[in-house]
Amino acid sequence: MFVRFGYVAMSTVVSKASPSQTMTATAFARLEDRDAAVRKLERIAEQNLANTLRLLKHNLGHDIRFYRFSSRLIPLVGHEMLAGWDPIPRLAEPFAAIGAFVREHGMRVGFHPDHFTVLSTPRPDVLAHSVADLDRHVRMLESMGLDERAKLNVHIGGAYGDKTRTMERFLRQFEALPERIRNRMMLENDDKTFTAAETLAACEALGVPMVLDIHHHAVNHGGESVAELWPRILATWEGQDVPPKIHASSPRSEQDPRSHADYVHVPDLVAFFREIAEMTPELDVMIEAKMKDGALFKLMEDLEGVEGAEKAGGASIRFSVK
DNA sequence: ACCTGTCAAGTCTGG
DNA sequence: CCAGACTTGACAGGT
Repeated sequence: MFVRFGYVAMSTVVSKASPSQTMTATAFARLEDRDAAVRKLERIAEQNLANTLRLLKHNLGHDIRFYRFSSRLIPLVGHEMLAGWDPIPRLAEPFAAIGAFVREHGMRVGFHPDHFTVLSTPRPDVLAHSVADLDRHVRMLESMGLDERAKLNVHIGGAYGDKTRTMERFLRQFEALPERIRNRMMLENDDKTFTAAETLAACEALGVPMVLDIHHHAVNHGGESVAELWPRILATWEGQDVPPKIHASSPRSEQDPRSHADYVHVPDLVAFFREIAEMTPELDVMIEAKMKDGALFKLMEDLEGVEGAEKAGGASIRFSVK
């Protein structure tokens, strides 16, 4: 099994390279010259995109070819105060530069819209905001010139006291998404509400790939093991031009098992690899640790000497079970 | 330079 | 029914 590792949005290694700089809504509202205030937002967005490209170059330098973009590249976009503002065409050049770099170096990228994007919601206003947010994310990928291998990952959402009815509503609302959005969607099990088995059922019903989060599964499951779900999870990736991907993180502590630790606990990850390696030719693993790329680098060190793991580049390994 | 409190969002819980 | 917790990285304002 060939395993490629990636990380999320920001670097703890490269300083002054945040791709998520912002302005608070109150600070925006305080500015008297609205045009100047909007231009300031666009300048912040340009810096975020410039930092994103810097991080991609940093990634290339370390042979990291799997990366999740920040979902806060454009400050305050979608806020009521900025209705009618369409910054994506104005940022066409930096978006295109990012896309060109990604294509040139064969990188895998995507977004994970914030958990305020909720397709299971019963509230029409929340649904409309959510669909608009997904649309903006897809437009950014389109502006980068990236095809449908670049995807969005979301959770199913809240349960609202009735999982069965909520799931029906989720499926209905998901199916109403425009095709260009639906074709880029992936669904991920969450740590409180919809388990891996439930999320998998939704993925199968919708024909959407499933992102398994092994930490979420550990703290929220219905007794199923990952090993028994994995063949079906793999099947949701058939016909996609990208390998299956998972999220990996470790609990902060026994008292606080849901929070993400600074680094990834290697034995748990390796135990998972052992269970799935023989049926999985390729796997992309998104590291979700507080130390971001710093945790990825430490993981690569910690994997040295692990039985079955053989380094295959700066941020990838070949893993086999004896 | 550093520290503490605040900010955004939607959902859920406690009162 | 409403206030607060949850989560996250960064702003904002103080020293």
